[in-house]
Amino acid sequence: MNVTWRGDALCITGISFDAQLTLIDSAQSFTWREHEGVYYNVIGGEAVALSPVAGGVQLYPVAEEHIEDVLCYLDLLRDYDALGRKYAAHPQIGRALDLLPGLRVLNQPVWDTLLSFIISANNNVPRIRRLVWLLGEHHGAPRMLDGLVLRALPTAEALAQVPQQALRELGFGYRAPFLVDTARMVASGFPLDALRDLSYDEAHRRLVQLPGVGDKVADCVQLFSLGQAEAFPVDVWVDRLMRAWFPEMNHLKTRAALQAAARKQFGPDAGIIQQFLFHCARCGLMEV
DNA sequence: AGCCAGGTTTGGC
DNA sequence: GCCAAACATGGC
Repeated sequence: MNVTWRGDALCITGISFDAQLTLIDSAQSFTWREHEGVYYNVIGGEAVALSPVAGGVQLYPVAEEHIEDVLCYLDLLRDYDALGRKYAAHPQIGRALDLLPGLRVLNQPVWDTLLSFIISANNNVPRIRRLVWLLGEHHGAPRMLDGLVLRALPTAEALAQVPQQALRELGFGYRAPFLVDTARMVASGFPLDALRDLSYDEAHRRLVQLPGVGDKVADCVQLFSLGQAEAFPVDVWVDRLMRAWFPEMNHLKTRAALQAAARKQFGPDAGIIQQFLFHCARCGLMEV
């Protein structure tokens, strides 16, 4: 990996990173937008642009003291090739890793991830993306970049003041009270950012105390924002794929049992594997 | 019309 | 503790 400056843009090369796949198609983030080949987001209150370049990506604006944060966000410090070698002989895992070069599991802001996956419950990807976008459009702060108006997601303090009815009218349905009530808990001191320093079990136990957060949403927050890659979210797709591709687990009754078995079998990288299997199944790249 | 979507909550045993 | 039903919405 090689990190240099190209004007005010941070240029990272010598890496495998598929922006469209990682930021949009894999459905681990719902806040990135693509415009004329450039990917935009608001992270930590600041608008940022990411462009694919030969052998890597470039981002701007990036402050020098945030270089490490960028590498962490894009998960560029993890050795995905080593994972590929480890599972090269496994019929499904090896193939999934082969089919999706450049897919990485992001480390996003915790609050954005929490909102996105509360919205994701019993929902489909296009509508999740639309609802997350609506949340920013109606209740988030605007930021300018490249002549575009981008919007942050509302802070917990801002969302705590939004009437449930306003969200209902935007189409959030029964998730409206989950979002507002969770915002109230976070605004009144729930230690969201401290979860990063806790064990998987302890962080999980605390996350499921939030309204609208069950085992699956908690695992998504842990995997996609807390850097806890032993999390293994089991949704309808992973439920199906585990039973089809791991017949020895097909006798397990519940998703909780599937989750526990997968975590035991795959260990600290379980969630990374989950993401590759999930995308292959959901997009029909591998027959379920 | 009925089923499905990156589930969670609630109430009954 | 396990299980079923209810929950909003939009696409097919």
